[in-house]
Amino acid sequence: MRMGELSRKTGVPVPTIKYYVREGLLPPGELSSPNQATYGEAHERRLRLIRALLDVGGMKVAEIADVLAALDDPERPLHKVLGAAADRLGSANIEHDDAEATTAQAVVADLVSRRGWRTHESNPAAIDLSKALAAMARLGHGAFVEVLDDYADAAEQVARADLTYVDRRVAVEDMVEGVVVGTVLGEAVFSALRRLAHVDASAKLYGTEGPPERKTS
Amino acid sequence: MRMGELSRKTGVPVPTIKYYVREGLLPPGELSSPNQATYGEAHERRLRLIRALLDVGGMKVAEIADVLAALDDPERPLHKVLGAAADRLGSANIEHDDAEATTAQAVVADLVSRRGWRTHESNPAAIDLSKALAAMARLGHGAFVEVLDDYADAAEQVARADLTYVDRRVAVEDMVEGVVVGTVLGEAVFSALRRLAHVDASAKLYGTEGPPERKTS
DNA sequence: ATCAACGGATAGCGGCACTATCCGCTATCC
DNA sequence: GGATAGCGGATAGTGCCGCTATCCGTTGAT
Repeated sequence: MRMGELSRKTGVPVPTIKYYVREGLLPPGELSSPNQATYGEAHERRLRLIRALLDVGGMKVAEIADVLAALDDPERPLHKVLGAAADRLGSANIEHDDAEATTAQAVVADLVSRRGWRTHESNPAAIDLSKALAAMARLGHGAFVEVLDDYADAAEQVARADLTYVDRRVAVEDMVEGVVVGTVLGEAVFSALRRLAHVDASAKLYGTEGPPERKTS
Repeated sequence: MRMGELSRKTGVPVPTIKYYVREGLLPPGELSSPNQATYGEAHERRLRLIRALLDVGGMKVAEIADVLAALDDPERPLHKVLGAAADRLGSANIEHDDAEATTAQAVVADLVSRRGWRTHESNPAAIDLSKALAAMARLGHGAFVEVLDDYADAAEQVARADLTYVDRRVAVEDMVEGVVVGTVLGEAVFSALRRLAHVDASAKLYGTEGPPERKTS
């Protein structure tokens, strides 16, 4: 298969494929002549993965390059790959060293120890979590921590489902890719489900007509 | 308060504040002279909200403008505001009219009716959901639908917690803003929690040393 | 023999979130 | 009352990002 056919099969324009190769997302084709290359099914699969991570997962090209490099490196342990995949919602690197930040960090530490989670507070996810909680506190929603355990329960359930799926369904040689897909696209799935459930819960709480009267400020 | 002080209090540079005013995110200050304006606490609060939605929620400036316009319009029913807030993860508008897309739409319709969710399949969230599922199917992870109900359970739990919090904690006049904050920042919170739980579940399944041997392709 | 398609390299584009500069005016300090 | 810092407002520019367009010499299909 040559580039034109690869493009037709995946719907990705030829110049874009070239761009992905340049950026290291897609390995170059195998050269049959000094300037003719052929692409196989692996390229097609990889290309679809790239587009899914980009379009559905909302990842950036550079992040995808990192993840795929980790994916292709058999030396790299799975959690490093996942780290590369998951440390993307960095919520910007804005340092707020105020009271809210300190409180939020304490809340996160407490949560982690209370649930016995085997993780460290230096985990980027923990940092993101405390940043999000601190931002809520600064907006006057510090009381949100009261429902944090409900959130954590749900997160555990999702994580369990995710791991179960990967463990049950995916062959060992594809496990790493399966985890990446599950983590990144699973987030999009859950986000959509949450919004659907939100509509439903709101309807049940306030009746089908929607929420009650508004008397905004 | 004048612009410089607003900038100092919130950490947002003055030209950026001007930019937000231009883009309609922040109402202009009240003019005391033809070219002097004063800003109040509402501006400060609004500015913090903008930064939270931008930095933590990952929303775009134009989306925030929509949401805030809806927020400021007392005529607009809450679900419209939320729609403006939630319809952002549009996962790009790429139309794949293939078998996977059709299957995914059927799966979503089935899920919605099975759970009795009071929503319609034209809901953007439902469309996003089927797009995400279709993308997974194209990547060979069509079996992911087997854990979809676990995801949906968790989503319902989160939605319930969210609504409970808003209903219990937030005064009626701030309800709309509370829902927006809960929806957008809550997503960041849950995402981080999911990643934490993922690490823990992985550790419990595969032992503390991490996942098993890799034998990638 | 012709001619579209190929790979490779380089330059450009459009969108986005700012950022820098300039303007004439004003509040404030001495 | 004169200097100076800051103000609000307008316009243009910056840097990054995900492509996209163009050009080149080569090659495979007809």
